[in-house]
Amino acid sequence: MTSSPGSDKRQHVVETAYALFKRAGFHATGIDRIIAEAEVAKMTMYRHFPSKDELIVEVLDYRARRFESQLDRLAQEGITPEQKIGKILDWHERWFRSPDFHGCLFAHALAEFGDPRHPVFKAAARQKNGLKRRMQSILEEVMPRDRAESVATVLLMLIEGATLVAQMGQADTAIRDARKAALGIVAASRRPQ
Amino acid sequence: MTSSPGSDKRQHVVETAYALFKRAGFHATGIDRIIAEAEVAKMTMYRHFPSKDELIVEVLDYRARRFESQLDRLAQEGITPEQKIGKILDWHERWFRSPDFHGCLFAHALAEFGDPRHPVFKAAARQKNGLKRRMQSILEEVMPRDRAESVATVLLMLIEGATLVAQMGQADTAIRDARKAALGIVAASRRPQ
DNA sequence: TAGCTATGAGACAGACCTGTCTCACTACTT
DNA sequence: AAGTAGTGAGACAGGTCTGTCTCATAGCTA
Repeated sequence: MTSSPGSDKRQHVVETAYALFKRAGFHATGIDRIIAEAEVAKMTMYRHFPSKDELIVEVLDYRARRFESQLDRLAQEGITPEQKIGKILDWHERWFRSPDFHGCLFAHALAEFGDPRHPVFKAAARQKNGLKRRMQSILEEVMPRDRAESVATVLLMLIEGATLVAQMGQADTAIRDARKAALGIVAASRRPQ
Repeated sequence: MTSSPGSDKRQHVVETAYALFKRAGFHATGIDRIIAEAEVAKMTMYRHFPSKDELIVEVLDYRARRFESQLDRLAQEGITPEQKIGKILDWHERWFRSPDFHGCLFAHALAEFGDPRHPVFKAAARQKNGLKRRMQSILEEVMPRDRAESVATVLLMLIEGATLVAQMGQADTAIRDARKAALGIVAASRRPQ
């Protein structure tokens, strides 16, 4: 058993592949390009990942885990549901403004792998459902379960739509209007209907 | 000048390519597949379209024109802004429930051609901005310009998000929650703030 | 020292990709 | 009847794709 260099390579391939997929898309990024950028032999990659598709799934799961852990940290900073949702929107605002923002990798995966039975599609859908569940459980503190689910769905749609608008170059408008709408909906749903 | 068979071929290629792009994506659909399905010689295609990218742009523009003309017809059925926006949501509901719904082709184009300078990216962004402008002008009947623009952006984000949620297999939830949120926001924005 | 594991480097196969070219043919126009 | 525009069929080039294979090597462990 090797200790350090063994699994380093694997993770390095995942991170390099992530950067390339993000910029150029999944189909447009070839294995040769990934191993060249990662400075790794082709067999090293294929010994860690049985196929390109499984590498893609690994990349998505890795990014989903990172995303979840970042939101876990942020959730503790907020007290009320409005504050917690606000923190999630803050995170997206920073993301939209980051130097190489290229839209949502998970949404792109859904676009490129349209078959719902495909492992890549499933991995991408997992992330989206995870975000929805997170917001739903935040909302359940102050409203009944079914209403929390509806509101969480709306928030997810707003966030996904805002990400697309931001990708078209209107990040500022997107996040401002999304925040206004999101907080308005949460406030309105708090009151007994 | 040939009258009938000449331009029929061109349009037939566009429609065949559309059906294939929709199912399998742009990069994953090869020229050979398109011409085989359209039962057309390769040179026939390349005499009409200088490259695959330009065919893609043509497909997107064609679908955008169809979309616009359908909404033009629907807009006349509604009287109040709420009714007109409701008609647009009705259209999306039917679309989500249609037999081979595969998500939004324009959103997929943005995903696969991430460079904002790429003609395909521009063509896809045109369609999204067109839908936003349409909703904005509907809203300007009952609210000031800047507020109409904000609300139109929110409606666009809701629609795009709902399309993504629908693509993940929750079409019913998506359209119901999107409609509720959309009409609520329009109603709230009508009142002087 | 011997052995084992992970890796590097690159050839290779087989398929697919976009785009070009040639030649024959049809159908319409003048 | 002659000419012309559009088309069909397919070979072809040059490149890229994924995935497999071999062989050499570096470094750790027993």
